[in-house]
Amino acid sequence: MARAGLTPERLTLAGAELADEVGFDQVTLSALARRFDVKVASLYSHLKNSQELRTRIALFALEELADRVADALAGRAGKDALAAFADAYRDYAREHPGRYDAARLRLDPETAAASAGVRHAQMTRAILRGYDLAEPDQTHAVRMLGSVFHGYVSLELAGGFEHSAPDARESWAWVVDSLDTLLRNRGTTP
Amino acid sequence: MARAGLTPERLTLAGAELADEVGFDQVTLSALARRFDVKVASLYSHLKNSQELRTRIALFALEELADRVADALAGRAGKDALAAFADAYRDYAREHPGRYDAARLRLDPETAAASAGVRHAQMTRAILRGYDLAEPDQTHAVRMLGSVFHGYVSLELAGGFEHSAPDARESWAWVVDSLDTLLRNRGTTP
DNA sequence: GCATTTGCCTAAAGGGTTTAGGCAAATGCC
DNA sequence: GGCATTTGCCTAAACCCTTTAGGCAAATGC
Repeated sequence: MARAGLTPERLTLAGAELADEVGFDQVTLSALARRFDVKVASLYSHLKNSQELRTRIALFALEELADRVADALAGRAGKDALAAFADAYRDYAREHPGRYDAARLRLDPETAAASAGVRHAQMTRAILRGYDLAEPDQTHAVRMLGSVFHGYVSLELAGGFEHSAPDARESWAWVVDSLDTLLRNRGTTP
Repeated sequence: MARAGLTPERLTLAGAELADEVGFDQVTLSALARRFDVKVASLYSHLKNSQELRTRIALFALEELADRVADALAGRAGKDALAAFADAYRDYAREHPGRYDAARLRLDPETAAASAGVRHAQMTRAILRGYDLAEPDQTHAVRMLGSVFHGYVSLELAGGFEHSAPDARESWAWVVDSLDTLLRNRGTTP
């Protein structure tokens, strides 16, 4: 029989696409095998188990999102950078809801330490350089930004803002503006 | 054979407890049947299917959380109310991580409209009365509060702040303080 | 006390995960 | 090019979760 040319990378990418189509929690080895027109057991030559697939999709999404954010941040600073970061985040979640979900998968500490999650934290701190915060305020601010962005995007994806005015985009702009003001007030620069 | 005395309510409560113990996504009819020492098929006399169980647990958690928040808010206003709301939210999620997850389950519009989710929105708006915001700012603020609280709690539960200083509780206080300042500045009162 | 309803049962089918063992295609070596 | 080894996909089978169908016995109602 002809070989299908499976690799962990191809399976991961297909899994990410599947996640966007049917939801991250519906990504199964069975569905993936169907997509490649292959028997389920064949996937076990390339993946230890279904958990490894999920982890790989999560790492892939973190990487892809970090790349996008890095791109969006290039050459920007201050509020401009904050808004670019926020938009890159929100846009990714809207374009790739399944991958976004995957990026929120809880990873074990070692895996997380080796993931692009580290770059995310670095980029968040880079934005805060424009606001001149001393520790521990800077850490508090990193956590707050992460919370707001993640919280907003996840509520929006869950449909929480769907059937009410104003538009979710307007509230997003208001939130970003508010965070900018807040961070400027918290800064040590007079 | 003796009857086990199953009811939708008892199954829902046991499901909520199970969620806190093993995670909401691990709540299965099989596990629930084992807990009652009953065959799985017997549960179908009380629940349409496993989705109904999940929905019932979600509604139960929303109700329970709303009760707690209402309790915490009684007799408070302004920053005091904001902090009480925030703490009630965070404490519930830490005490009942599985139920908290359940409360985030996406409900269909009619179910959501009849759920305690409505009370949550009302209470959030009640807090904002202390800050005197005009529309559409008030709606933006409702969304921002929901985002921050949900985002922070979900990142904390996911272990995001675990292996770093300062303590997650300190950042929480900082965030609540920041939100208070922010809302006061956005208010129309001079 | 008897008929009806209700609650839990067995049985079975369908789908996802995972392991064991086999055959054929690809690869490497002379 | 021919042969041995490795690799990739296969079949088979076990286990778990969900859901439906049909049966019997306990509880309920008159």
